[in-house]
Parts: sequence; structure tokens; C-alpha cells
Amino acid sequence: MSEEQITLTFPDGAQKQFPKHITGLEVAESISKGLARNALSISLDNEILGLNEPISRNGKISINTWNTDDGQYTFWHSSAHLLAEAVQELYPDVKFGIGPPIENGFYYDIDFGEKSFGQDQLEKVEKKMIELARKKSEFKKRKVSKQEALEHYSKLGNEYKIDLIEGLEDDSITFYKQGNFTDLCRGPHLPDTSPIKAVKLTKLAGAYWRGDVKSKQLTRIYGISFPKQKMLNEYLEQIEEAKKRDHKKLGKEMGIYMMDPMVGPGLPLWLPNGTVLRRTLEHFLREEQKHRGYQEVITPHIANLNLYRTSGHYPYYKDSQFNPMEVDDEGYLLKPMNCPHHHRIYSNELRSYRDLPVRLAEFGTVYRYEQSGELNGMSRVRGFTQDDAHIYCTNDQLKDEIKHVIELTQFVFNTFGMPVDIHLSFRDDKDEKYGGKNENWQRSQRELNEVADEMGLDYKIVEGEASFYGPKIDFIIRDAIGRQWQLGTVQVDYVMPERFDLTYVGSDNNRHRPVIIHRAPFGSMERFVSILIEHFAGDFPLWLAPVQVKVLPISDDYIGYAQKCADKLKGLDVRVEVDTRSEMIGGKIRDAENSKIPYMVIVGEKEESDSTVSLRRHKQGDIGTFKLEEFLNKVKNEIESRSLPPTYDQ
RNA sequence: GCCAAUGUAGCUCAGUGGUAGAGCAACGCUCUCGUAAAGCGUAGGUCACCGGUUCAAAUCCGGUCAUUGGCUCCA
Repeated sequence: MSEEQITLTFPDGAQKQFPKHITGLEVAESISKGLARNALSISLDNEILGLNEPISRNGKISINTWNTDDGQYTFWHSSAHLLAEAVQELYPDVKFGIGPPIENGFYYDIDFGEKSFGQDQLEKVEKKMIELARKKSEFKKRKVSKQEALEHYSKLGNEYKIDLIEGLEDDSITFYKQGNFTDLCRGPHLPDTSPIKAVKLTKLAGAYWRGDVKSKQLTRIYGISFPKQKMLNEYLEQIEEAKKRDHKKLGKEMGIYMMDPMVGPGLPLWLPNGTVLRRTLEHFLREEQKHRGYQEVITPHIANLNLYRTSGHYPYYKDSQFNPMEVDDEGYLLKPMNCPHHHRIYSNELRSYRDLPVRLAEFGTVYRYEQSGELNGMSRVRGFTQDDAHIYCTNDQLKDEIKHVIELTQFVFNTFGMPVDIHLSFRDDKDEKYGGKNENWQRSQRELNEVADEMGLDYKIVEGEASFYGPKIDFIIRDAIGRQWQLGTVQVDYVMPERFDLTYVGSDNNRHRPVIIHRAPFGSMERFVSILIEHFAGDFPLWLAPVQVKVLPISDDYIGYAQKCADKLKGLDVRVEVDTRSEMIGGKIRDAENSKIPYMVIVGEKEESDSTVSLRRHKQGDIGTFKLEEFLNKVKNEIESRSLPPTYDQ
């Protein structure tokens, strides 16, 4: 092979030779005109390169179009620069921080100095961006020395960029310039601004420089951009769809919960419908745990501070706890955790290795002082109930117990049709914040790995995400519109057994330390219910629906038969209501439909004389006439099997 | 806690300095009806709260509280 040739491997495995220093654009052109037209950047091995950059080595190449994450990344990165250019044109005195692409769009952190920047100004910036994009300004890359870069920004008095440059290697500094805007940037970028056809600046936020509360707060402008106006419209529709599912909106409409200023921020009140939903979930998990060898316990809502001093939670987490209260000269704390209480229950009797594992479960309500700006509907509150359990076992039992806990968690989320991703959160060996013995960490991390492999799980290892006292397994669930939520965790704990001096008597008649597994599949009932509402958009599976069946008599004459149907359903513990209002049938249907009630039973003269019911299913409409007994069986089966709703699409 | 926005009837919202409005819901009466809204009527407000400017404030200004979107935090 001549020195002037390089070999590029395409995603399909095909290899092709090209002259050295060929550009990504030329490679794309060699494949097809269309590809070249749609190309935004290329990826060479794991590096993204601009289309006009020469390629001088062998590697795996892929052409990034809009349909790839890397392509969108490039597109939005350039859009962030375009945003900055527009802002600079309109407000010449501002100082720029950082402006990266993110999962859905991009942002730029900007110091507007003394001037304030409000939402009403966003539209003006959007228009400017489009105007600038149409100029088809090239993104020009330039290598500069550290000295030159520092001089450039000290002239502008921009301390943020200087801060960034000081953290860079001398030889890796590049500037990108489009139009009149020059930015410190690693790149890569689009060849020019013209592909950016549609822009929406979505929100404004304050953001601390480098994420540090002590630093100055900059104004962050979030935006998203697309190569076609139609794509932007579709995106905005999706946002609307997510808004329709918002648990704060549906929670209010469906009577799930309320907030009350007289009660206090972050302290939700569960309304009757919400309570049915929550109790149903609790019953489901409680029964499942009973089968799996858990014992349920109940502990009080406050405890002596000494309990949390022993656990180390006080004063370590003092800032996120409600202030202690003084009772009979002793300090008491509203409980922020259930575990210390459970550890004391464990210690209540002398435990033999024959007793282990001991699995203590509690739907335990805890109180944490969350920052006011952090509160959010039901998903972030100051008083919430954990579906908590602590498993006390020997080191030899750890693997099996972990396996059982993973199985339980998977079973739970499968029931809701939520796919689960698993992260093994290990410690970062370089960090010294972790407690417990090194050998225990090594062993438990190895065993977590082994369990995951033995179960054939698809998992990801995340270093540095472990908690202070042990490695954990995080379950990331995906909801019906593709959003990801971190729910249940499983944590291995070697620290608390030491702190609480937990022991068991082994077969050798000596005292040994048990190991603890903390686990909570739902995490918090409040948060889980909020996610469940959004996942199902309020159209709950029959077994969860607060009102499962509504009986709608055609007129007052059939209220008697309607009541009879309802009584039969009540006999099967079905949650049923009868609509006795003197509305017309269309109105009753409409109201029941809007209340998201799964089954509507319509009864009139025909049904009464034949002992049948005419049935409607939420979102599906009329599904025909059934014998009353047949309907009763159908409902019973659907509840017992915990079927997902028929309109649930995933 | 910080930045920004919002706060008008039970709900959704209109109302840019001159008598506080609509639709839905509620309540009453009439209608007794066959698969997504029957008709008429009644009642409902300290315009979040406190203070200021003004002859006059839902509206302008200041403060407080709450909510929302972010930032930071999250055992």
C-alpha cells in the first residue's frame, strides 16, 4: 500500500481505500450525492470530525446525518454557536460561558451583566438566528496558541473563557468563527450555518458557572433546532403530548392528590382516588413480598437524635432534614430514613445464622427538607413513603439475596409494561470517600457482576456512582413515551452493620457481622405514582383504576337494574359507581370517558329483560352486549391478571 | 437557596387606570332520553397576601407567600 492511501471501514464492514487527507464530504460524495447532501459530520472511530476536515488515518468511518445521534450533536453544537452569534449581535456587551449540545437541543450560558434578559426577548433572538443562518456563514476552524487565546479573551474581559482556557492543554486550543462570532471550541461543526432552518428557544434558566453555587449565576438559554420546519412542529407536538400526561394536571383532574398552602409546600394530601391507587400498589407489593419471605414491620415517625447520630445521618445530612425538636431535654428528629429503626429491630434479639436472611419491610414515611426550588408536584416532596426493606444476611447469602431482589424488581416493572435498564454502580477506586473494608467492596462488586451475568442481564457498569456505604444496582425504567426514570435501587451496605454493631452467631459459635441490602423497587410511592400517571396518561390498567366500572342507566326507569349490576360487581370487590343523574346517555358516556373510567356499562330496557349489559371500553367505544355473568367473569379475570389496558401501545 | 415566569369563580381562561367577565362544573326546575355535551334559571370573587402611588388599582411600584421551568442538592 502506498503511503498516500488510507483504508476506511464502513459501518456495514466494507473497506475502501482513499487518498490520504480526503475530507469526510468527499467520502460521502463517493457513496452518493444524496448522502453528501444530508451529511452533517463524520465519526472516525469514536471521534466526530467536521465534513471539511482531512482524514489522515485508517479507521472505522460513518457519515453522520440527521438520523444519527452524532449528526444531531454536531447540528446542535453549531446551533449553540448561532445562538451566541445572534445574542452578540443584539446585545454586544454580554460575556459568553459555555454552549454545548444536549440530549434535546442545546444551550448557551451567558452573562448579561447588569441587564436582565426576559422571556419576551427570546423571539427576537430566534428571528436573528434564522436571519444569520440564511447568510450561510462558514464555520472556520483556527488553531491558536494558549497565549493568543488568553490575550483574545482578556481583551474582551471574559473571565469565563479564560477560566476554561487555563484548564486546557497548550496545543489543543482551537477557535471557530462564523460570521462575526468567534468562539473557543473543540468542534466539530457543520460546514456552514445554512442547514439550520428552524429554531425554537425553549426556556430560560439561571445556571451557576461550572455548576458551583458559589460562582456567579449566568443566564442559560435553552433551544432546539431542526433542518426542517416540519420537524420542529412535530417536536412541539410531542411536548404538548407530554404536557397532557403531566401528573400535576392529571393528578388534579382525576382526584389523585392535592397540595394545600395551609398544610405546607411539598406535603401532598392523597385524595380518595389517589388513596385507592396507592393502596392497590401497596397491596400488590406487600403480597408479593409475603410470598418471598419478607416480614413487615411498623416504626414511628420520629426518633431520638441518637439513633441518627449512630447511623451517621445526623448531622451529615442536617441540611436536608427538618430541624430537630426538643422533647424532655432530648433532641428528636422527624425520620429521614427507615433503616436505623430496622437495624434496631434486627438487634432486638440474638440472631443465629439459622435465622438469616432476615428481611424486614415497611411502607415507611420519611420527611426530608428539600430545597424550595426543588419541589415538584408529587415527584419531589418533603414527606413521602418508601417501599423500604432491609435484608440482613451472611456474606455467603449475599449473591442469592441480590438475585432475589433483582427478580422481584423485574417482576414489579414488567407488571406495568415498563422496560428496565440495569446499572451496576461501583465505587471509583481513586476516591477515598467510601466506607467499609476494601475486601468487602471487592467481593461484593465481583458478586454483583457474577449475579448479573448468571441472570443473563443486559447491564452497564457505572464507576463512581456507588453510595458511601456500598455498591448499588440502579433500575432505570422507560415510560410509554420513551422518557427514562431512575426508580428502584438495591444497595449493599457494610457500614451500618458496624455502626449498629449488628451480629449473628455462626455455626462456629462466634459472633459475625451480617451484611445489609437496602432495596425499594418503587422508591417513593409519591414519585412512583407520578410516573405511573404519566406512563399510562391516566388510562390505568383495570386493576389500578380508582373507579373500574361505571353503570349508566338509559333513563331513571333502569336505575334499579343498574343498581343490581353494581351490587353484583361490588360482590366481586370491583370499584363501581352508578350514574343516576338525569342526563342523556350521550352525556353520561362523555363524562365517564373524560374521567378515564375503564368500563362503561349501559343498561336500558333490552338489557334488563335479557339480563345483559351493553359494554363500552375507555378509548375503544362500544364493544358489544354481554350476559351479565359473562361480564362479571371478564372483569374478574382482567383484574386478577393485571392486564395492561388494550390501548396501551409499547 | 439562586435565576426566570405565573397567581382573577371549584376547573380552564378573558379582562393595560374608571361598576369584575365567559365556558365548563355546582345548585333548582323542566325533560326520561339507546352509545362522546338536553333546555331554562340561580348562586358563586378580599382579582394570592401586605404595603405604596393615584380622585380612582385586578391593572402601575415595592415586599411576602405559593406554583411552574431550570441551576445546585438528593442518605
